[in-house]
Amino acid sequence: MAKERVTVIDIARAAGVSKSTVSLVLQGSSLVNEATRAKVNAAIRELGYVYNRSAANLRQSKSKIIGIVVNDLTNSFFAELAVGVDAVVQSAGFVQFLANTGEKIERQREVIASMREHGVSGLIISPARGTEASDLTPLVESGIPVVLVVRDIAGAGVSSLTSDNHAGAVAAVRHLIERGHRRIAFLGGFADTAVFESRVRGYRDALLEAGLGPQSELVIGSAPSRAGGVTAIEQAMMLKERPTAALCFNDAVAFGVCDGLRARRLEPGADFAVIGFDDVIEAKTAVPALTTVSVDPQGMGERAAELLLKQIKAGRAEPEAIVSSVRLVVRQSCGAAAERRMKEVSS
Amino acid sequence: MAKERVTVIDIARAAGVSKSTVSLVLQGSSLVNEATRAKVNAAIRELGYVYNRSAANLRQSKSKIIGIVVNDLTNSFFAELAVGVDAVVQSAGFVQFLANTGEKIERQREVIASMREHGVSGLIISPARGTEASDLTPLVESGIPVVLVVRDIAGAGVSSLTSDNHAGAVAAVRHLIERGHRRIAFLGGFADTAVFESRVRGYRDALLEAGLGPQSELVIGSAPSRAGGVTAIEQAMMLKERPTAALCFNDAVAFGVCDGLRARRLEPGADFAVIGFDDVIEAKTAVPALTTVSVDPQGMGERAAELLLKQIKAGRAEPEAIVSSVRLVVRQSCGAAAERRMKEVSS
DNA sequence: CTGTTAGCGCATTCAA
DNA sequence: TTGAATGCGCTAACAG
Repeated sequence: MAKERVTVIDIARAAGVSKSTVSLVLQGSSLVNEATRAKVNAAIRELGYVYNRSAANLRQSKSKIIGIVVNDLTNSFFAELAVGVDAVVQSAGFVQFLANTGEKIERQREVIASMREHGVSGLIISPARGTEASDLTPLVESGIPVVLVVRDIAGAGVSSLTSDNHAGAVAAVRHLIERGHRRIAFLGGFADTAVFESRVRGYRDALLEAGLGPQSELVIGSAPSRAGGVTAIEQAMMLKERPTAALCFNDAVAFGVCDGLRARRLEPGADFAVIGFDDVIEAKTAVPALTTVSVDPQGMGERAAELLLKQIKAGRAEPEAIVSSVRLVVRQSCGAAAERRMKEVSS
Repeated sequence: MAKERVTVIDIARAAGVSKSTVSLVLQGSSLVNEATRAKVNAAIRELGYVYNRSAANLRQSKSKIIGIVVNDLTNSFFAELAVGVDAVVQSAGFVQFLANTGEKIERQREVIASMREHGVSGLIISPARGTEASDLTPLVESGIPVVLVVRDIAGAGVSSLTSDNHAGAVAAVRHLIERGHRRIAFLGGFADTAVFESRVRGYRDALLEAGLGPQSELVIGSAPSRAGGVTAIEQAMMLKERPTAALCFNDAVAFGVCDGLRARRLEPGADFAVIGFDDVIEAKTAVPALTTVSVDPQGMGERAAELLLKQIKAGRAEPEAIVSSVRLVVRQSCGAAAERRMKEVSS
């Protein structure tokens, strides 16, 4: 079965035409007689020909490959992002080359290098934590279009697409205020990240807007994890003036907050309102009675891919910074019928 | 910035050596003088040379690419599987080419074709639902090593790596019997799949082994979803002799069963034992008090990749069918500290 | 519409 | 150890 590789020349011979005719057929050119095309296609099928992209890419010094590198494929947000990218990339006739860095800068360097070696025509990157502008300089100087997603990198000089964390936090806090809450905590997250900063700023702005002052003692950082949520809510409940609601840095924290509330015999959603940014955990597994602020990962992937394709077509476009809007979704409790109604509250 | 592509010849000139010397350096050959190597590497860095894989692949008519095609990247099981594959593939000096089919046969055909065109040296496939042996015939006849994961395809003539569903079900049912349960239901899933069949068979075998007869009325199929779980448990509770425990086709069903129980004021885990095969939903978001039967996706990916690499090295190995063992994990409820103790009950 | 010719960038002989 | 020549399979001119 270890057949010799069959090439255009073989199928040309079999179909009684020349190489270039075959090549034209392969590219779907309209300059070729219908009958000839059929003969060629028959031969292709007959001999089990498979097109050799390496040769084609070499010749044309370009490929139809889009690279996407994500920092944590284990997080289904990024898996869905990749699926979104794939959808548009595919329908544009490109193929996707997906790599996972697992938050490791060194690995990120390797995969980007590998992608360049494979001649990708564009790159979508969700950078690993700690990536600096200088890490991307050689890449952008090579002229390959790049769009950053999820996390922006100042000074990198490329397009980026990020969630509007500030607007999302504002919307969430407004939502709580409308429901009558006055003491609202911000729980979880490490204060040294840009994401944390913009979420807290949105939280503060919404409070100020409602004349509720900056309730600084209610901003309680912690690890952005379920365990972190537990410690944060415990700390919040130690205050003499307890909050009645919390906006959580992410959904993992929110889950932990729910755990902590239940430990105190409080029912999340009923006795205490909990909203979390939906960063980590897939929406479909969310706990009942939890409200999340979330951006649609697939939609984000699609937009990123569209932006990238535009740049690829334009040749050399100016980088655009795009801020994707964050939607606030109120997720109702799963009832006996396991139905889940979602209502969009804010853009 | 639209520099000309720099090639080996450029860096050869810059380093004052010949093309082939550069080529040797690139491949880390030991046949080259240390000083020369340094000069070459300096020139490479200087000129920003990037290796052209297309050219190399063309020349050597082989690539260092491993393809992995999964049926649903949105499902974090498969995302983690891919991460596991990536880990070993990477350390063997290959790069991974990941594609998602979204359970669509047509798309699967396309991505496999695309991978062949790119000259992958091996393929790991989690086939889309409905894939037939004939869909893989051209691929396996081409001599490319293939290993199937998760779902096997009879008659495909390739290696495969699947969970031991039968053993998993047996272990789960034994676990329930040990805890005193006598009426145990099997809930959810469509009866026309091989996976369903082997799980139910394991369930039956374990009941027979304990002298509990084939409780056929307790096998209740449904959609393998959360909603399906709700309807299945409702149907089970209509029986005059109600079950006291259930093994669920998957975790989504198990979640639905928990929903249905709560609607009847029954506490899952306390009033009614629920075990689910952990197919769909990431373990870290599992509901408390739910016991799952799960296989480690990353470990499975690693084993698949090792198997594939072995075949690639061997040139043309006989297909092996490998049955990966399924672990039964008892997951304790998340308490106030959000701790989760896991105990391995069975292999 | 079809055939001919000439490389794309690289790895690999074979000599030197 | 290094340099010169050859061709991997394909596409892009151009000539028929």
